[in-house]
Parts: sequence; structure tokens; C-alpha cells
Amino acid sequence: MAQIRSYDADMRGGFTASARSVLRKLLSYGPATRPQLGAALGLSRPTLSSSIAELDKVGFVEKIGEVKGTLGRRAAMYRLGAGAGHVIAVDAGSTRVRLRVATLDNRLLHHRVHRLSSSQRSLSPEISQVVAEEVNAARAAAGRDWGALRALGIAIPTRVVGRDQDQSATGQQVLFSHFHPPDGIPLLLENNVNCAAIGEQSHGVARGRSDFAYVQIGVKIGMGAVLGGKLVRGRSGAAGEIGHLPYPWGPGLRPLAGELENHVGADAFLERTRAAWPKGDRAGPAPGDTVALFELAEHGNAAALAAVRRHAEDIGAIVAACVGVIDPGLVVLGGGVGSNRLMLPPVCDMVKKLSYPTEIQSSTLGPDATLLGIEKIAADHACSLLVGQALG
Amino acid sequence: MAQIRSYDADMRGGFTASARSVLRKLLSYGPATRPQLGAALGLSRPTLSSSIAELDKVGFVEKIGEVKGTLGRRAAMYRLGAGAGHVIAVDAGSTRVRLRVATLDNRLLHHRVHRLSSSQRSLSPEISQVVAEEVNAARAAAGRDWGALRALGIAIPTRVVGRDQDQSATGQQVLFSHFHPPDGIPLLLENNVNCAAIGEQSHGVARGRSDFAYVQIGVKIGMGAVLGGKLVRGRSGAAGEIGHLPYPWGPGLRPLAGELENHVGADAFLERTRAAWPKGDRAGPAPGDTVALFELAEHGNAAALAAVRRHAEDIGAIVAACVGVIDPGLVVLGGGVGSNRLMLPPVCDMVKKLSYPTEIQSSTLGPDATLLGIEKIAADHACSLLVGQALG
DNA sequence: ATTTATTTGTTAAGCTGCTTAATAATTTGG
DNA sequence: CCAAATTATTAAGCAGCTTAACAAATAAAT
Repeated sequence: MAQIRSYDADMRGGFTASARSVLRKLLSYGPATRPQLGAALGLSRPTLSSSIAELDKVGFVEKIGEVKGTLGRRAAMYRLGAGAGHVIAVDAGSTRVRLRVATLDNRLLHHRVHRLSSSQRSLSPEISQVVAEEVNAARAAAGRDWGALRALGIAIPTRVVGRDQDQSATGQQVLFSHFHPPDGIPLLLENNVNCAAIGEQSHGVARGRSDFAYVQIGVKIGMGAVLGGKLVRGRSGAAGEIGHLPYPWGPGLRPLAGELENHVGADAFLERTRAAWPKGDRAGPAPGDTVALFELAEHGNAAALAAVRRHAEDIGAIVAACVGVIDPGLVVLGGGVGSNRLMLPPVCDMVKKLSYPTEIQSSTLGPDATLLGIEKIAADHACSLLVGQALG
Repeated sequence: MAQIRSYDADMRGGFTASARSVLRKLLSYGPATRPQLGAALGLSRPTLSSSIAELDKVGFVEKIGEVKGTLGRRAAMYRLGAGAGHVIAVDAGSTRVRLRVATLDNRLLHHRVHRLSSSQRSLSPEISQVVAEEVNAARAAAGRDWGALRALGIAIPTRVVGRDQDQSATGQQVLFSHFHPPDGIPLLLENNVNCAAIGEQSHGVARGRSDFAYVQIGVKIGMGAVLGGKLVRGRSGAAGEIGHLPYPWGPGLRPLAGELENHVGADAFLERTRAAWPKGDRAGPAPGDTVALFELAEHGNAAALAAVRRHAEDIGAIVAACVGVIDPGLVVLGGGVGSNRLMLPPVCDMVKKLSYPTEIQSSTLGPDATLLGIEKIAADHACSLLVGQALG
């Protein structure tokens, strides 16, 4: 009876284990010299020689110069080469479709923002159309030095489920009404809140953290959690659907489905604020949107400040619920409403009152978090295909 | 400059990679023949020969017989040998201290249940004393064929934090008031609810699942979650502290710290039930404890059934909160109250109403779940020490 | 300017841990 | 009793790393 594989390395793109670890290191760490790589990976100089030669032969690495230490010969510095290819990342948002093209080690090659004609409630044929156009344009613009397209990642504002599961309840298939994914290119769909969490991990306030939660508060609410370095997706992509936390809930008070999202979404927040707005000239007119509301609050308007504080208490309760379930150690507040700096203190107060000590930070990446996150996800996937295993 | 290590294998107990994977397989899968091991691990017969010789030399495996197929020579069957050692698992519960001694591949060597003189509210000096006695007795009883003690695991009803963190708020150090852990033996402390979750995974209704939540409803409430095959502990051991979910919560209703646990604990449940119990002879006297209450409900008593249903709705809301945050796909209901079969249907109804479709099962292991779980945790840890890496 | 110490990179030789191929041993069925 | 099947061992070889020695480049010392 013949063994199925002759040797492990055969499966993994033909590279030796050391070459794969060098590739992985260059991808996650950025450019590095041979001695740095050797020290970081515990490999000897001869092994590094052969690994780099192996990768160089197919253009997966390239020498970008030399650095000199205090003494001795200069060390050659390498980074990922064009042969490693690139990824396309798309954020299919409700008001804009954003696109980034980048190398696997995160160097920007191309960037586009397409404003939609009107704000879409969810994934729509128009969004699908724009995604199709922008992806095609990006592929047409590809320079010779971009190398091959290794993956296409798209962040979408719906629950994302795998191919084997029932997709009908998610609406994710609307994405493909006009957009047809290119053949042979790995396609990665991910919920936009989960992407934002990854973005915060790779570029934002959660940088380098392996455990944290990202709570997005805006028109809708959602959470993305990273535990043990891995994104928590849940059985049917419904992890982080905190709009379904039980609310209202108390003695003799039975929760209603989806009521928390109704209550704490930006529209309801604004509506409540306007209803409670004091009459008369002294207070001025009620704000027309949450941006104006926060503007007033920033300038010390008492009614606006009270509204923000009341809202932040509900957000604090939501964060406390997340902390109670997963105790992430760090919660990042994001979204148009959630990331406002006025929210942070009252949210902290409520969490401290209800739950265990937890670091809480406001996001500073804004809408970039989602796009950077899906780019990271696409790049990681591309890397794992190249080296045959997941990133550390 | 010399390299730090001469070769990978040196660090890991001196075994070759193939020997380590054989050991791991025998530990997780149980006894197996050489051909089975070879097929499962993708190793050739010569490699298996040398691996088993390597392990046999130090008594880590032993031949336990031969099995014959339909044709051809018999295959030798191996299992872990005495050299692999054993573990001691202790469940330091509020009414009993349970202890199991077992081999790393889960064969029971010794078993004890020690009833405490009175029910303890939490970890107490008496519990510490009993743990000390029982552990010493188990060590004294050790047969020559048990091999070395590889790990000691203790399940405790408190939040468990690592050595580097602040332990003062957990009360976990009370365990050591009389009990002094044996020198040189790895000691594993784990929250009892987390242990029960692992127990359900290894021996109960969550067998083989890599994603699920275990919700324990009894005198107190708690949750243990396994995501991606790993126990979710949280930054400060507070994951699963669902007694801190926001409650009561609604428009104009601010949550109070720990109020959910007060409301939904067995004492408050019984108190409410008795307060609402109908007067007069027809309904009979109010039940004196939850066991009696469920007994009445089982026999169709209307007041008892109504009380159970009302309570189950709250439990359903709790489960829905867990589903909303982590979407585990399966929730196991445990604990004296939670695992009662009358709870399941109304809990399912509430979860279905509030949240995404989720399988819900009642635990059938009872108090064994915790003890089996801590045993599994201890055995896994012992294994990872032997083979130098975590179990798959 | 030449030498010396230091660091980087390459070549040579060897070891470990696996493989495949061949052989031996054991068992059942014709 | 022999043929086929299955399991185990022995022999030979290869891949991927290692250490050791050497070559090349560079800054500091003489």
C-alpha cells in the first residue's frame, strides 16, 4: 500500500519549512535582514541562504538594500517580492464603496472611494454594481510589478455564513446580483464589524492584542470579538449580534426580539433626544442628526450632554454584557456614535459598575478600520495559501 | 555565535516527532494497533516500529494484545503504559469533595466522594482541609502500576486568575489555607463551570464539539464556553460570569450590579414561587426546595408548572444573550435547576424568539461533568508536558 | 596604508528523521 | 502444504536541517 504523500513539503507550494517560515515572517513583520530573520526564526545562516535563494528564484522575495551595523559587513535586507502577489480589499458600505489594493505585507498599491448615489439600507443591487465596476477597474489598473492577484476580500454589512449553510436568511447573495467574482481567485466575505475588529487589531488601538472586543455603535449595533488571536464568528456567523441581547428585561418584563437594536440605533437615539428637547429659544432648535447632536454636546449644550449621557449608559450596559460573557480585557468603541470621545467616560462608569475591570478605548481609525481589516484578512488568507498553514 | 538549540527534538522530552504524535494519539484516541496508528498519522511502518520502540523503552506504551483481521498476520495493539503516569482530579464543591485518579488516557484508577459536614457558601478552610486529606490519601494509595503523578487538577467555584494577576478579589487562595500543593507537580486550577463544559465535551452531550456553551443554572449561575476547540477563560477569568448581564434593563430602567444572579438564583426562584403560591388546600403546600418544586411540576401541579415556565423564560433570555454574543451553535443546560427536563421546551421557545436557531440540550452528566472535566484538563496538560505541545 | 577584529555570507561535511524497497514472519484459505 | 494477505523488520537513501571552516566586506587600531 503506497503512502499518500512522499514528504510533507510537497503539499505546501514546494517550499521547505524554513523557506515558508521566512516568507511568513516577511509577511507579518515587514522587511528584514538575514541575521534578523535567522535570529527570529532560530535558523542557521546556511539555511537562510538556501531559503532565500529558494524564494528569490520564484520572485517571492527581493533585496531592497543593505544596512550597516557598527562594525562588520553590511547585512542584506529583503522584503516580499512581486512574485508574492497582491490582494484586493473592498468595503461595501451603505454610503460608500471603498477599495484598496495592497501587497501581502501591507504596502498600498491602489486606493479608491466610490460614493453611492444614496444611502443604502443594506446590500443592494447598486452596491453590487459598484463593487463589480471597482474590482474590474482595479484589476485593469494592475501594474506588472503587482504580481498575481492572490485573494479578493469583501466586507459586507450582513451576517456571513459558509457555503454549506443556509444563506437565505442573510441577504449576502445580493452582493452577487451584478458582481461576479473572478474565477480562480479566492473570495473572502466577512461581516464589516468583524473586519473593523481585525482592523483595530492590525492598525488601531487593539494593535497586537490577542483578546479584545470591538463594539460598533452607529445606525446599527454589532460586535466583533477576537479571542485567543482568532476572530469569533460563531456557528452561523451570528456572533456579535448584540442587537439581540434581551431587552427590555426585568421582573414581569419580557424581552422582545431585536428590540435593543431598535432602541439603541442612531435613529431611535435621535428621536428620543428630539422628543425630550426643551422648548424655547434658550436651548436652541433640536439637532437634525447625531453629528449635530454631538457638536452641541461638545460645546456644552446641557440637553445634548444629557442625551449623550443617557445613551452612553445603555451602551455601557451592552459593553457590560459582552464583558460578562467573554471578558475580553479590552473593548474598543467604534462606529459613528460609539467612537465619539464624549461617550467614553459614561460608558466606562457603567461597565465599572456592572462588570469586571476592563480597559475601554475609543477607536481612532474611523471607517478605515473595516477596509484595513478585510485587507488583513485577505492577505492572511493569501499567505496561508502560499505557505500552507495559518499565520502565527 | 552558537545557536541556542542543536535540534528541535531535544526540547521535547527527547522523543522524535513521530513518537510524540503516537503518544498523543494513544492518549486522545485510546488503544490502537500499529496499522491504525500508521494510517491515522500518515507514518510508515518502519517509522512506527522505531517510534514504538522508543516509547516502549521508557514504559510510555505497553502491548495489550493482538487483534486478527480476516486474513494475514495479527496486529499488535498498544496503549499508554504505566510510565506515562497518572493524574489526580478534584472537584471542590459546596457540599462534596470528589476525587478521581486516572491514567492520561482516562482509565479510572481510584475514586472518592467526601461529603462535607455542611453546605459551604464558597471555598472555605474546611474544603481546603478535606482536599488536603483526600489528595494525600490518594497519593498514599498509589499503586506501583500507576506510574508518576503528572498533574493535579482542582475545580473550584470561584473565578480563577493566573499567578501574574490580582488574586485578592477571587477568594481562590482560601483553597491553600490547609492544602499545600505537592512540590514539583503541575497544579491546575479551573473554575468549576468551565470544568463542567469540558466534561460535557469529553463525556457528555457536547462530545466532540469544538464550539458550544454550557450554561449552569442552580444556586448560582454561570457559563463555560468552548470556541474553536479552546476554553474561553477571558482576561481575568471572568468569561461566563453571566450573573453580571445587565438586569433589570429597559426604557428608564437602569441595570444593577449582580442583580440577575440575585433574581435567577435558586433561592430567589423558590422565594418568588412560594410568594405566588395559591392559598387553600387545592394547591397543596408550597414546596420547600427546588427539588420538591420540580417534583410537583412533574406531576402536573399547575402552580409549579407556571413557576417553572416563568423561570425558564428568564433562563431562555440568558441563553439568548450568550447566543447573541458568541453564537455557539449548541447550548448545554446544566446545574440542578437548568438540567431539569421541564426547563428545556420553554427555554428553547424563548431562545428561538429572541435569537438565531441554536441547538439546546439538557446535560445528563449531573455533578460528574465537573470532575470529568477537570480530569480531562489535567490529563491534557500532562500530555502537553510529555509531548511538548498542545493536544489537537 | 596596513593590520586586526567583527560581522555577513557560502561551502563542505555530517546527522536526524523520515522515506521506499526488500525481506522475514505470521496467519487464513484453497 | 502451498498461495495470498497482512504485519513487522532490515537496508538503503534522501531531504532538511545542523556545525565547522572559510571567504568577503567593513570599521577601528596601529
